[in-house]
Amino acid sequence: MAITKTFKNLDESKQKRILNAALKEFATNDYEQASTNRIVKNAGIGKGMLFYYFQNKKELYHYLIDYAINIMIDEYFSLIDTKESDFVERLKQIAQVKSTYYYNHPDVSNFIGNIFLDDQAQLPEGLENRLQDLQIRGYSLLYDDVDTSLFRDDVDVEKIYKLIRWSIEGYQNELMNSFKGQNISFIDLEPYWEEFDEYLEILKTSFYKQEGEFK
Amino acid sequence: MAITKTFKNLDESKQKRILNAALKEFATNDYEQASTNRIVKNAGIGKGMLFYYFQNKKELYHYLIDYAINIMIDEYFSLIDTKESDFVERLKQIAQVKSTYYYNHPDVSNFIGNIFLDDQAQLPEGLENRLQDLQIRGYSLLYDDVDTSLFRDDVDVEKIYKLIRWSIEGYQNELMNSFKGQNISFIDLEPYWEEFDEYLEILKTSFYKQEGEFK
Amino acid sequence: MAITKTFKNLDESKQKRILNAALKEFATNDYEQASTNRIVKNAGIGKGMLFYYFQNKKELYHYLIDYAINIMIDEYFSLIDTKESDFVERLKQIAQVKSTYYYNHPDVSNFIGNIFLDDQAQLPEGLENRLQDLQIRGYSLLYDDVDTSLFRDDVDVEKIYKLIRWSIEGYQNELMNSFKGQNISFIDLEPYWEEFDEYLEILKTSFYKQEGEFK
Amino acid sequence: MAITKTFKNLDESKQKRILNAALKEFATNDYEQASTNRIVKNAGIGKGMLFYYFQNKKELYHYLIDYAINIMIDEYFSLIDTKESDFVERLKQIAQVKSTYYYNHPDVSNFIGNIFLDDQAQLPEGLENRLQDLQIRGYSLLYDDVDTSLFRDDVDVEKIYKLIRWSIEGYQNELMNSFKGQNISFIDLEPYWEEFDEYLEILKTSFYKQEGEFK
DNA sequence: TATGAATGAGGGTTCATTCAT
DNA sequence: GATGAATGAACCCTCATTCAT
Repeated sequence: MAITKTFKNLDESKQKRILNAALKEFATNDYEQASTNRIVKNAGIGKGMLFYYFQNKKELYHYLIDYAINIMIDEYFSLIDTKESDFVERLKQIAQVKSTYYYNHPDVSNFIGNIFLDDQAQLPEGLENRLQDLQIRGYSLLYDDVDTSLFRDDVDVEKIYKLIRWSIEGYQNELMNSFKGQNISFIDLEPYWEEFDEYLEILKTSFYKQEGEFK
Repeated sequence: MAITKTFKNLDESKQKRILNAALKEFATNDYEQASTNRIVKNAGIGKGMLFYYFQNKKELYHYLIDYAINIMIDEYFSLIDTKESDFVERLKQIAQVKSTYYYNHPDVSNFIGNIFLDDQAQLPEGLENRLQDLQIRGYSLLYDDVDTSLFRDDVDVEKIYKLIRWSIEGYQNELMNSFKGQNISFIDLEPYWEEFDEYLEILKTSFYKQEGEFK
Repeated sequence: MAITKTFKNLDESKQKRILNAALKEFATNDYEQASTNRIVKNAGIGKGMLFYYFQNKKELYHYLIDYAINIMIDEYFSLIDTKESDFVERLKQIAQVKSTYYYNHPDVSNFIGNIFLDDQAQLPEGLENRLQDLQIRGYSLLYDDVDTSLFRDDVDVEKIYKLIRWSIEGYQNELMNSFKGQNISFIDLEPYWEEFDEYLEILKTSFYKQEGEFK
Repeated sequence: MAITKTFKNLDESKQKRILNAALKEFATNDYEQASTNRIVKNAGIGKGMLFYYFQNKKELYHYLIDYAINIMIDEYFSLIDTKESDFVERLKQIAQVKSTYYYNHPDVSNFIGNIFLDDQAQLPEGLENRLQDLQIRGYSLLYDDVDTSLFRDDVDVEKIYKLIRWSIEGYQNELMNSFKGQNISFIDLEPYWEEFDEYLEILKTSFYKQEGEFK
């Protein structure tokens, strides 16, 4: 992205204004629908500047992906503690980090989600690789150094991993869905965290070896 | 929808042609990107007629939602056998019905999926209600007359319900995602059904009372 | 050009309005500079219609070339009498036909001229062929059945052809140039025809066998 | 052009850089298409300076015309030897000078050519006059001190002048046209000079008194 | 002097919607 | 009922020109 030096020379505050406007636009609409007109209006810059900085809509989009990945790494992945070897506990920790990450960067978060939905995206190889790395790194954050001896012996561990992950993602999606339209910063999340814990307990009860079994 | 009487007076075959063309368009593209030009071309009708029947793009969209809900009820929900009281087995049966439903009506299915993704949708109350009813009815098909005695005693049944559902939906989503871009009718689904069964077994093993416990 | 049926179904008068506006625009400016905005304004049609008729600027341009070639053939080439075997007389006749053709269709004439100037044109094969045919046909109108026995014996006939043609074209260009900016229909051309005749006489005197030589 | 003193105070090398960049731009594209962005990039100066030196694109264009005229005089007109009194021979000499001039300054040459093609140019009076002077001076280089006794007696000398000039220009144009797109420095011009000589011989044969006539 | 960021009008093009026929 | 021509706003993008630094 060395091409876009002009943009990187701007006030950081102005960069932020533009990136946020663009991010919100691409988070709310998909690539085609996203309007550069709205972006410049919301960013408070002249019509031509966006294309002075970014050459075209696609390059802006790619720049945003790169930018969003960086944020995701810095403020999400980096904060996950892989020393926790209890899988469910680690997922719990991840959920907490993810929650504050989402709280601080809802547009980034939604934007990243959209990238994967946009079928005919055709990203440049560099970005495609970064996204793949991201996925791989996500998996290691999830699975590396997990203590598999905690799981019950009578079922395939790999499948348990997935079932637990799908369960938790299901819970999160359902929650997000029920929040749709509301401003998340006005919601008291505490009761949901409690409920979440209850689900996690059940997962442990069901998928972990029970103490009694050791007798 | 009383406005649209004119449309309902058409040959059923012509109605179908129009609805299918529109459905495919809205299934493939989202609301803004969907082109009324393509719809009329694929439906083989004049440009003016679409707006004679439907007043505007939005009304057509709403009509389609209604239409798709009907198909979903007739060819999906109606075929689910709620006599099966074993929850996991019922989910398995539902998955099978859903699979042939998707196979027969991929456009309807994708279209319905898109509806929920389109955030700023702002549907009229009538439709919002129908969608909610649909969800409620979906839940009863899932949960009504389920034999809760099969579940282990030490955890909340309601939560088990959800965990099992999320697990299964997670599996399905991951599968669909891996099929993206391929024509599903050319895929041999058999191995996936087997894998699916294995997951179901694990769910039973983990969330059901184990025979040994009765001794 | 079968694609453009929509355009051919218009009132002939409206077609003419549009073609004339476009022709004038492309005659005055080259391809890139030519503004579709000005065309629609001068043609008195809505902004979208031009692209309803022609898909894009390039297709309009190609259509115009085809159209201009037709006019050129019908109102220029077809009117040239190749029975005249005296080369200079034939060129004189051609000049007369060309003059009324230019008088009646100045935009067509200038437009055709521009086509050959536009280097990076990259025309579709069909048009490229038509233009080549035009050139070939132009040459036969010029040279076919010319009585070469009239030319002096001591020089190459082929070269005489060219020298005479270049001479005449030179005269015409210089004339056109001196008329630049004036409306040609307000100019009395008679004296120029007389001057032209004088040049032709000189060409005959110089390039033809002289009667004395036969003695 | 008194306004542009600022420009004339620059390093001569910098002036050259700018003028050459601009010349090439205007030689390759016509006025509207020529991009000031490309000029400043190729000249290696800041965007603002171009407009500091020249006020606007049009003034730069006018300045370039003036500049190109100077080059044309210095490296074309000045090199023509008017002592040669044989008209055809003089034209031959001019053609040779013109050829090396074109070879050394193709941009200047093409640029000057474009000026006359651009219809709606509307040049300031000063330039219009210089161009006219140029033409007049060109004519004297052509016609001054020509030995008219060489021409045949039975036709108007003035008209012979023109016929010969048009013939030669016609040959040159046809040649240039056939070279279009090729890099002229890779072409072996020798055979063309020979052909040119043959044409000149014919012109002499036809328009000059023949030796036999003196007998 | 010198820079290059900023502007806004204009470029070609698409598309939902209307309306004369 | 039915057509498809017509409109105009909005789309992404370019470019000469200005101006704060």
